[in-house]
Amino acid sequence: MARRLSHPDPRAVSLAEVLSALGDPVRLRIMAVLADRREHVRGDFEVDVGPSTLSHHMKTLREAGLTYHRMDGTRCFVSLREEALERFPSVLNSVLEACATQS
Amino acid sequence: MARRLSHPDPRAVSLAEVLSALGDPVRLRIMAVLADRREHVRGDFEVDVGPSTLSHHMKTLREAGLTYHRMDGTRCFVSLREEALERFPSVLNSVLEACATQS
DNA sequence: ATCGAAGTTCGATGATTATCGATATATGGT
DNA sequence: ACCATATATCGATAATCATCGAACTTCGAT
Repeated sequence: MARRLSHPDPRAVSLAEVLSALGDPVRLRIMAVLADRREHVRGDFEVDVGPSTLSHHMKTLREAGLTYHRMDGTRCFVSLREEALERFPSVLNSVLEACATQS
Repeated sequence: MARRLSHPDPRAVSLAEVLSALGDPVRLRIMAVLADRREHVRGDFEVDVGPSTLSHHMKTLREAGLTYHRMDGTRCFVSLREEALERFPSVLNSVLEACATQS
């Protein structure tokens, strides 16, 4: 398992890339869970895809600069990235609100 | 040419579908032009793709419930759909603002 | 009646994507 | 040392997508 996962500079990510990353039901569901601004582990995301597919979606969100992944032991703790919220504040906050209430 | 183009009920479109439709540079550029809330014709969208490709993107936005297409003669007038703005108000308004300023 | 212009649709193609299972790697527990 | 757990990565596959050019349709003008 990779000990350190790469986190891009959110300023290098375009709005289209962010919206594209958010435009998927599985990833929106993940974002809805992360909307409480706390760290979460894999078991918190109730999505019906296999582990490797979930990894793929997590990678997509991470590479869009939206999430921060902290490895601790064999676990991966995931949370929203503050820098991402600062990049497109109103867009991300409204999406979080929308997907948290009625995903 | 199709005389009437179908416009879906925006309430039947999910947030993921909307964000997916918006998650493309060409379509975001179109939305940036439409952000002034006025009707526009094809020539207003300065995108460097062919006519058929532009049609494809227009169709994507229309089927996401985001745009209204009015045929007049051989011309097609496109505008934002009010119902779409009512569906996800804060999301769409913030995206419009973001892409209009720094697409 | 014919022609050109505008825009959609169709068919094809290459690129991207979502998904899975298998494999790999690191960690924690015994 | 060994084994189970958690997750990432790889390889494959099927589906979706962006793009183009060609053909088609409608309309306006000559």
